[in-house]
Amino acid sequence: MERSFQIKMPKETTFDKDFVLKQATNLFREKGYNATSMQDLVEVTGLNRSSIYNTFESKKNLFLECLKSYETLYDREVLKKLVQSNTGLQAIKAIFDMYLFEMAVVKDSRGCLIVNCKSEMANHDAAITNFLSSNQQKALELFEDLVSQGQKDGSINQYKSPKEYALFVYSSLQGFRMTGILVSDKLQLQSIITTVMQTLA
Amino acid sequence: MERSFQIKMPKETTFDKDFVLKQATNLFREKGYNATSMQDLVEVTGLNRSSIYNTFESKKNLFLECLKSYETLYDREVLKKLVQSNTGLQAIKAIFDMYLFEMAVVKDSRGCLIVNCKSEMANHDAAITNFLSSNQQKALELFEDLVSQGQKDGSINQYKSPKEYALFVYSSLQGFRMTGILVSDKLQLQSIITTVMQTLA
DNA sequence: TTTTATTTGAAATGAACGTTCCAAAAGTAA
DNA sequence: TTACTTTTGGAACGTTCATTTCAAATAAAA
Repeated sequence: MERSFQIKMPKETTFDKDFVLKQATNLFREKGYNATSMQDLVEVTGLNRSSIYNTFESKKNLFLECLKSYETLYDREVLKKLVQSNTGLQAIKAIFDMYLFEMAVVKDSRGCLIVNCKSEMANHDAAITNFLSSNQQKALELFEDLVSQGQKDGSINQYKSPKEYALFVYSSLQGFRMTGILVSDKLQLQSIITTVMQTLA
Repeated sequence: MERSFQIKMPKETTFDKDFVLKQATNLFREKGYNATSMQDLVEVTGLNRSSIYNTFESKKNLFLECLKSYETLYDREVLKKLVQSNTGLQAIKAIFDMYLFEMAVVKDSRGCLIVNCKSEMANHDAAITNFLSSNQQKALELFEDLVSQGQKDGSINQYKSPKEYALFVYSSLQGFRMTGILVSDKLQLQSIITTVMQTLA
């Protein structure tokens, strides 16, 4: 039996990449991209510098992976809410309520990693801007579908088109996330949600 | 005539402090606080490092002064809009339209210095957080007054209290400023404004 | 003109930055 | 065990950071 290459398996990585991403994401959410140093990341992940560079190439790439996994995590949560919702309006409210829980119950005042990233880095780095644009487009498409469905099932009014309401909801959600950085009072935050819902109902 | 101190006047500063603040503000808006270096500030202001430290104490203090002058600048603009408005609702719309102009006509996609600062630095530095809290309180008070007036003059509905609508407007405005970072299409941005107004009307 | 107080220019400071390097350690297959 | 390939630890890289230092320049008052 001839073999061109004798492949011998190397030492395998032992750390949990998901755990590392989770720890890094937490730090990036708290301090933002620029204020987080590689030393911070070494300490919070428990990995050696070499291992981080071996696995993620660069700080910016690690950040991008954090953004992607963060997006995926919330996508999955949103999906759960959707299947539990009976109307388009309920689905949209469930998404806001999900963030309300984080802000008012978990008392997480770090805002949204993606919104914060947009504020800090949009229109500076190409890869980041691509991620942000694609994330925005996906959000708008989701909201457009939900508004469309809501207008069919009667839970959302017909004053504006699904596209227009989708942008309004998207904009409102960003404002909601920003507001949660300095306001953690549940009643106040709930009031914002009901006002947005009142607009659509 | 006896004098305890013989006061001899020193060399006076020649640069225009307002110009320096304007240039620094522009840079901070574009790059954020952490990504702006002292070297960048030296280059954009034309001042020597020593002069900057002499005048502003530190980078953080210069940034705080930029925040304050930025706040004052927009306060003055808002005041102009208020005297031109006949109703509470019109006044609120005029404020949104002011930002719309910046985003869609001037094509400024850098977002709001204060919103960006909140995203980047809230709950990290005491002086910054104080500024942000006070700015938020002032904004909420202004919107509460305008909603109150609008409910009196009939331009704003009575479904919610001035306090509740004020928070909604404040949250919406932050979302609007965030949205403007990646959306500069005038019609789309206008649609967000009309939807917010539709809620209040 | 001299005195005085301040600004200014330019270099220097030490710490921290992201990244690289390389020998040692380690795991797998032969 | 040996051969091989990758990970790992830790030091080192050169750069940039915010800030300091200090002598020279400057302008107003005496």
